[in-house]
Amino acid sequence: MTRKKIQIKKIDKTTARQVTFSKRRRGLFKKAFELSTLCDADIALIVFSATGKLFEYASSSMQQVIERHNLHSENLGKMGQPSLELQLENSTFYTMLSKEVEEKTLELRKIKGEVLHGMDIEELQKLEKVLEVGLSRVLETKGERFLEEITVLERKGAQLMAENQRLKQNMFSTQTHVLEQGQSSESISNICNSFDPPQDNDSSDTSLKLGLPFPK
Amino acid sequence: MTRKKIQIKKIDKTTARQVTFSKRRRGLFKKAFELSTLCDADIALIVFSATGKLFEYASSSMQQVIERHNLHSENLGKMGQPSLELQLENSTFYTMLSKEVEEKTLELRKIKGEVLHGMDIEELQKLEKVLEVGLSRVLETKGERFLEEITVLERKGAQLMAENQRLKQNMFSTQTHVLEQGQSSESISNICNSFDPPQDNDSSDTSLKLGLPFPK
DNA sequence: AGCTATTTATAAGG
DNA sequence: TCCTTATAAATAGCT
Repeated sequence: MTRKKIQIKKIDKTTARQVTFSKRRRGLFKKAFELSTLCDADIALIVFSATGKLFEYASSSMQQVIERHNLHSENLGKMGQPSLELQLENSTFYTMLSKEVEEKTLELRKIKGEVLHGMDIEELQKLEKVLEVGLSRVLETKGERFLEEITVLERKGAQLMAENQRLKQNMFSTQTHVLEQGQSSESISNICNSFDPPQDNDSSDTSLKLGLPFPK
Repeated sequence: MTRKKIQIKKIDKTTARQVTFSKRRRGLFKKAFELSTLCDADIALIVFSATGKLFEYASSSMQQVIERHNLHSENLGKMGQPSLELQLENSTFYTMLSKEVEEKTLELRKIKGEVLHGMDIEELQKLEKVLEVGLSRVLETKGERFLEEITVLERKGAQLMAENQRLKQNMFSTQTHVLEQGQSSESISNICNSFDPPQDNDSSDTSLKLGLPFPK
């Protein structure tokens, strides 16, 4: 409908289908709202995505609209044998859900390469594409996690460094105080060095060079 | 929205409201149909006009969508109480199956790299492993398919080659026969060559060099 | 998640 | 309700 006119049939590419679903779903709900507002209509809209997620809109209340709809459908109102009817409905749903589980299980097994026997080259190439896309996304995300990890470690390192500085300052004050009490400076220096080797405390470069636990 | 932009509020003029209702209702139903078709969504749309007239659309069946909606709403509590136990069993079963569907859907989405945000490095590396294994198996199987395809083509080629040999033999017999009837050999040769260019029929190398339809 | 060239939807009027 | 037309909205294909 825009850069190019499209055919109204199922969109093959998963990602494109999801994008279109998001966009058009929003559009549809907006239109439903506008119609109910402009024309004082009572509207209920229920949308299940291909992944089973529920989206709904009702101008009044969903139950109200559904019940009103059931009235128009007339027959369902009396239920001479409600439990039987209910059970039939339920078994339909069991079937649906079970089928859904079955389908998803098969798809997973295909993706994991466990049941590739019946597949032709075209199917295999689609699968390959899915796997490549998935893998690249996982690798990308993993990279992000590593970076986050590194950032956290660097921050901690900087904090520790600052802490060390403060401790050394305190140590120095203590040392000075003790010296004033007439003790040898050498023994004090040795104690100090056993915690922290000699370095220039004056440097403004307090960033920590870590032995990073992960490759960058 | 066209000759002039309008505010989304109830249209006062009755006739204008009815006209707009007709037009927009059609548009809304069309959009609902398109969404369900393009994105494989399950949709139910119920519209009551201000005058109480019912219009409805469902991509599958209205009752099915409404029931599915009720499941999601988890308001299974109403309906008479013919068999409380049964209902409990049912809802437990629903819950189990639904949870299974949900889990598998999530796993699929993770594998496809669609929902990686909450995952830590360890999870990501497991996922990476699964993807790598799946991908290598798919590639392996694809290789097998290509080989099969090639084998089939080579066999067909060999058959065709043999057929050609036989035809040429027949042709030669005919030619000989005709020659014996006193006709020119030149014209016959030309006919023969139009089907098959000159070559040494004596060669034992009858394997076919195919222009393969797929990259190796 | 944005952008924009196009396609659609549709308000106003007949 | 249908047609036409000018214009507002929606959105497909990209990035």
